[in-house]
Amino acid sequence: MKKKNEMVELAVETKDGTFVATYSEKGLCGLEFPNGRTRKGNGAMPSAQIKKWHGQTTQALKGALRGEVARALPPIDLSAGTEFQKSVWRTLRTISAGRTLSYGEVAKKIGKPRAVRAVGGACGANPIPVLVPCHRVLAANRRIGGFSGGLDWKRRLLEREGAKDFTLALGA
DNA sequence: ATTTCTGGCCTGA
DNA sequence: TCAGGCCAGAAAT
Repeated sequence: MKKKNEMVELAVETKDGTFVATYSEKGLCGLEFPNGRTRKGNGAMPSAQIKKWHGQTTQALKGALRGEVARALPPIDLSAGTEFQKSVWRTLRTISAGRTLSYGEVAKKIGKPRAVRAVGGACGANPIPVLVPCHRVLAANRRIGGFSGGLDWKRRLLEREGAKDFTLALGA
């Protein structure tokens, strides 16, 4: 932990539930899937800057849940991760909607073809699911692999994006 | 085809 | 240092 930056949490209402976006002074730095507990917006007063970002996040998230490509994204603050993780996350952001890569391919793209498992770890540590498309990374052979936020989410997101080239490796 | 085990690499404790 | 993870590939069933 570095310093106690003024993190601001704001709710994002969607048809799929209430997400919680977290902002630092650099931009969006976290996003949580709906998990029942409706944590209300803390007392902190969001600056005009953050409100603007939140508007973009809200629009982008809703669009993503419908399988659309976001037009505008707020700046994303990935400074919380290690260099390795940041390089992985950067790579994830280059994957366009509806397309998928395998953990092995991501590993190769960042110059560490053997670090496939570490890539998995970085994906799991991704603070901003959906907008940083960790769900577009599949295991080899197009199997769906795992997902911290719940496999159902990963599957749903991929289906809505129209990514048909993956296997539900869970019985099918 | 599916299960098991081994290799390899990054984290957090 | 050590265990473990959203894996991959080979070997064994």
